[in-house]
Amino acid sequence: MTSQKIKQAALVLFAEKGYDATTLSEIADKTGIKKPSIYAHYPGKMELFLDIVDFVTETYRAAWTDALEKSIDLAPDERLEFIFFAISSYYITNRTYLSFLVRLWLFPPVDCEDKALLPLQELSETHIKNIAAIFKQGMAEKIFALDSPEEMAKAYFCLLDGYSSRVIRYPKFDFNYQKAISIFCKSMLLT
Amino acid sequence: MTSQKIKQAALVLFAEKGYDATTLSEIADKTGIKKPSIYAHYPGKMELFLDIVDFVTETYRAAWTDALEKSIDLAPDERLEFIFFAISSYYITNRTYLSFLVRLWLFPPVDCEDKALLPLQELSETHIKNIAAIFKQGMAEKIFALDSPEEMAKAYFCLLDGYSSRVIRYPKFDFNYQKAISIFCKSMLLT
DNA sequence: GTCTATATTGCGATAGAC
DNA sequence: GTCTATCGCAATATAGAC
Repeated sequence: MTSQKIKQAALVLFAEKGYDATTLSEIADKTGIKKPSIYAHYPGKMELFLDIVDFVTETYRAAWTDALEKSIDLAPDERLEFIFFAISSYYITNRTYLSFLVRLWLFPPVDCEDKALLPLQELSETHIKNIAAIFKQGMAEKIFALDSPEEMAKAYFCLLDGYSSRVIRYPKFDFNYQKAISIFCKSMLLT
Repeated sequence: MTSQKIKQAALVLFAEKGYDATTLSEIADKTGIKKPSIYAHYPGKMELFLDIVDFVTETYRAAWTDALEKSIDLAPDERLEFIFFAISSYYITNRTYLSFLVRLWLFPPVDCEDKALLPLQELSETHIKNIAAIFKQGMAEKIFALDSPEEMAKAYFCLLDGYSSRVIRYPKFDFNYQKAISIFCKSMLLT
């Protein structure tokens, strides 16, 4: 399907250069067609972009759903580590998706800010509630020291966001930043 | 000085919309002059941008120099916390600079990537060496558990980068993410 | 669905009067 | 140094043949 090839080509370019710096000519070249042919598949550049937003957001949603399901029987501390490893693995193995998502998250195109960002914001809120619930459970089970679960969840995402930034910035990333989450998780344990 | 007013106007627009989406017309409007007048002060859009890169990078360098100097007599654990607070304060009180810097750091304009990024990369390497040295000192003084100072420094920056991302994304940021660094620092202490 | 040709707009940059 | 007027170009998007 040509529309899929267009989408893949555009995704890479949007991730690398951003929405504004990517032209339809480049997308057409990378796809192996001529520029006007794109309009047979998408109404315009923005619609193509928003289609990719949906697609990439879904892969991210799926990674989270998978991580939450697979870790459901683990103890809270182990579960937090498992999820961090799972999501950071998603980042490392899908660098193009990661760049696209972080670009969208921090610096969305000005003329579609609300539209493109809404599903990602909802996703983010769900994740923070899920992580807060795990912290809460850990505190109830007296595995973690008592604290605000919401604050702890935000600190958790602080670390995860930093991880994603460094994956983007350092191509020869050595992945040992995962040490950070180990320290973080262990430090909350009541010993 | 008109060139300073141009620079300030352009800085805000580049930070909010990015290099590609910002036009010289907008910069001129915001400055209160007409578009061609910009060329009396700067050779072109890119030169204006690179001038701002230098300016903002210098404010960031100054914030780090200040934080390092003021904390020189503190114990390693307290010093790491002090520096984190100092730099995160710089982020919070200079959100425009922060957006500009993070945008440049993660997604530089494609046609000036090396030129614009080099000073920031050098700065980043210096900072990581400085932080690693503090970790090393803490280990030598048997305040911290033995570990790789470089790895610990990277984990430290992981947290700091995540902090900056969240300052950008959440305007009503409640600042309690600083809890993260407290946990992080305390967890390394030999108790 | 794909193409060539073209319309149309807005960009960065320049010329030249004041 | 600032302006009006304009150039040259590249961008999104459209028309219409095949």
